[in-house]
Amino acid sequence: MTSESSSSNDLEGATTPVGFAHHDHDTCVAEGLAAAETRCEEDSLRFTPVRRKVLEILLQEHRALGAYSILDRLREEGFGSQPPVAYRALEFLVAHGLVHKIERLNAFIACAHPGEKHAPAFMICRMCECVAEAQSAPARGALGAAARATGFRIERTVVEAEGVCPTCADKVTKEVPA
Amino acid sequence: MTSESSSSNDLEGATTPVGFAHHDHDTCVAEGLAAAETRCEEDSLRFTPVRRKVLEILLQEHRALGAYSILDRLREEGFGSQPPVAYRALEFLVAHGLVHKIERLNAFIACAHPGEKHAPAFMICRMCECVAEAQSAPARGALGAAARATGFRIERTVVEAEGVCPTCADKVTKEVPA
DNA sequence: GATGAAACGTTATATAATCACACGGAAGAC
DNA sequence: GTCTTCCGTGTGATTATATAACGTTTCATC
Repeated sequence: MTSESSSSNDLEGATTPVGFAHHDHDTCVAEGLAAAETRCEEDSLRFTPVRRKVLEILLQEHRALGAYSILDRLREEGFGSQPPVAYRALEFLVAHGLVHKIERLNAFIACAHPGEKHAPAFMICRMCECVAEAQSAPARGALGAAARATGFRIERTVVEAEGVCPTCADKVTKEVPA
Repeated sequence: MTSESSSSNDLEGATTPVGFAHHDHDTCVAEGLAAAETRCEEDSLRFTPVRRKVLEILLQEHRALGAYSILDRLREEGFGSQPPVAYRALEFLVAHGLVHKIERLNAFIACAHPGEKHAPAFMICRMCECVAEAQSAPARGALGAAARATGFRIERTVVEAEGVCPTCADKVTKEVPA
């Protein structure tokens, strides 16, 4: 599921599926790629064409894309078209914090704060499927307390909120006028 | 993945894969079933044999089981053996809060606090795959603040911590003695 | 240039989830 | 009681998501 290769989900023109707030999208793609490039040079990582393309594809959305949607686009661009091509690139990008996996959707999204150390949290709109990234500090709250109490060592956290984004909430109230 | 039908994961005898703390397991299965029964009567829900069996299967573990592992056991017990049988029962149980889905694992676990209203959080051991349920209040922390700031309406949250449970942590330190 | 490690391309396969349709039994209407 | 309707079940088929395995290429290093 997640978001099919075009069709159905054209909402407001697809150019700016928005991460809730408006922003210069072209810039944010360019910046994302530049940040990734810098990051990879610093750490002697190979930012290969496939990896770069996958990140670029993801930066063009503020929604999560399934691996097979990504794969479709790779194919269009002349890259290998078998699942492992996409999955390997995604594995690399996720491992280095440039992309996050949205477990709830079995899908992937470009990191909004590359470079910064962070425990990301996501807000997923069930209506338009857009996803916004926020910070979380799960280890500070009830979960952290439970972990300390039982002796569980937290290495990684998944925090995903599902609900309705402000844009869709507006739309709904307007659509039921009478 | 998750936990195959026996093999490989026999760890400490499989009778008590533990939810970190020791407890009387038979009792906790019986209580879980009883609680579910009560709950279904109260709400006029049909606690059918398949649904009961699936819950019982899950209560016997403190790990998350994949839908197909559950299906295998249903087959052994003479129930239908096609995926929809398991998925429909799981859908019902999840909808009514008797079972939770662990998104990280694409697997399911019996609720540890049926009846109580709760936003569950999970601690998943990457070594033994056991899962413990805790409470969370994600809307109170950084995530909640971000949601309020942007106008996102949270309806449901997924909070899952991956790490190492105390039992496995002990085991590791002991295995590297010299 | 030779060498070893990491990426890639491809085939095949495993795992997870849903669709569509037929059947049967329980609950409410009469 | 009987009819009707709805819900749950059983089954076959299909769609989605993800990984295994293997040979080849590319790159960094010597």
